Amino acid sequence: MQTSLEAPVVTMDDSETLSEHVFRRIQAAIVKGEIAPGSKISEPELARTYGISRGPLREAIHRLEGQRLLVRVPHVGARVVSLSHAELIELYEIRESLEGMACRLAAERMTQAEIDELRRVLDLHEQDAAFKAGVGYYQQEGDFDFHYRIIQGSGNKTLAQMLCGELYQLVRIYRLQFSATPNRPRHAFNEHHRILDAISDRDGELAELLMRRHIAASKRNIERHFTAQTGQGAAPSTARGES
Amino acid sequence: MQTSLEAPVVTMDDSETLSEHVFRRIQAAIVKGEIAPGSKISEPELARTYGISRGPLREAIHRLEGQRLLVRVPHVGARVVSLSHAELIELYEIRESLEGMACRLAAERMTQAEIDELRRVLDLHEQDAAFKAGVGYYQQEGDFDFHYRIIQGSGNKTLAQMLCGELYQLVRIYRLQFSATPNRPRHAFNEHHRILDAISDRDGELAELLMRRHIAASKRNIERHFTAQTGQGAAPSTARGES
DNA sequence: TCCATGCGTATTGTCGACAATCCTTAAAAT
DNA sequence: ATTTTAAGGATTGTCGACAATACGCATGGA
Repeated sequence: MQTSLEAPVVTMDDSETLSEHVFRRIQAAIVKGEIAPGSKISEPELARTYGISRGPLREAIHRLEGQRLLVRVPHVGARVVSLSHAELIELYEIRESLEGMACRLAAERMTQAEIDELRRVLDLHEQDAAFKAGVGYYQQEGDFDFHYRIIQGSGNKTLAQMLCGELYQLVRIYRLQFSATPNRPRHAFNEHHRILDAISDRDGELAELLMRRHIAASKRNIERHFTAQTGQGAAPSTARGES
Repeated sequence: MQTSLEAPVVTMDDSETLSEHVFRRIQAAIVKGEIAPGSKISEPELARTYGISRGPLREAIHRLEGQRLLVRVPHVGARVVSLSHAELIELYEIRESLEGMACRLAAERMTQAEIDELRRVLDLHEQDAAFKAGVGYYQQEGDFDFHYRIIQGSGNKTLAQMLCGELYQLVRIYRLQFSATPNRPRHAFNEHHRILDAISDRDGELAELLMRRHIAASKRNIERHFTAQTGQGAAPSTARGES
């Protein structure tokens, strides 16, 4: 197993298509926030940056568009997707439904070895996060790792592709925006542990319920952060890139 | 409203990008089954067919790849996606979860006018399908129309994009394969009516339950068709295109 | 007879150049 | 002074040509 969150960096396997390469490079750049949501994609600039022609670059852009990470308007250009507050909440509602199901399936189908490893991962993250003095974890990669493994454990490959390969990348773009809620990390830890216990007991029904509540709590956390930030309404990223 | 299933044909709005145009053309061709699942996409051939250069065509192909309608392997080419039996079932499990949620939301949020129109649509389909002597409907566009409207009525735009813009196209590819199960159309009608009643009563919980059962029944129908067809295992489309 | 090797062809990947469209800036008219 | 219009520059869309890789076939050997 050992689905590490990411290969060391974006590595250039030789005899890999340039288009494929820049696709993953840009994808990573967007998800990591190196390219701000809503900012414009300049073809000549990116072509120079990656040292390639515009051909493969455009192919990568179109592929990203198909994945909904870019929004393109003809004859104008492509922009990094910028989710509105409502859309981000919608995303969490979808996660609630889908990951709840994944969690139920995982409780039924994960091997004992996978469960043991998941527990080890959780302990590891707990120690690691203790360093970071309570801040972090929940918004950081560690949280995703936990969810990743459960999704993979569901055995539903189509579901895994949808959640990990598309929805999560959209969510990850905004993970930095909602940092440091006082008690949320500890709560998240507890919730994770209870979910794991339910899985360990092979109690799919409970596992689903707990996962749904866990994500609903995350959703409420974001909602709270947001209403506190900007009174009410408006998009989470008022930053329009380089506008 | 009036979200017709499809614009008359694939129309070429002038001053629309060629890439965009062939994208929709190919998309429609795949969904309609004009290009068989698993068959290879020949760039020169398609370029000649649509009378364009390979540039825009490749961009369209990459966009289709991002939507998971094509599977590309570097230096070899692209093939139309070919879902295995397991993957098709997985798709239905996902639909069960997602459309269940959509149905609950629709029961809570649809306007009375939308509900009335939905009922009219259902009646219309029923009469129309009566012509076709029991066969059809459930596997046909009519079924999708009903589900479309409920999904749109959920008010969750992200969910609507996911279901209508991606999952449904995958499902539609295979809608022809499972034709004419004796009583399934009538059952589907009844289920649709009961779902509509629940929505009309604003009973979200019941609406979700009924929708989940409705899709689960479809899933079982497909499973049954499949095991009857090929004993057990193997992919639904053994047809490998022009291999 | 079957498998390995090499060649030729066809397809895919990449590039640079040209055409079409849009945005910005500046001038001119009301 | 403000709005409208026009020109310039820049960016996107499209094309044809070249390079690199993979597939099919024939030939030679075991």
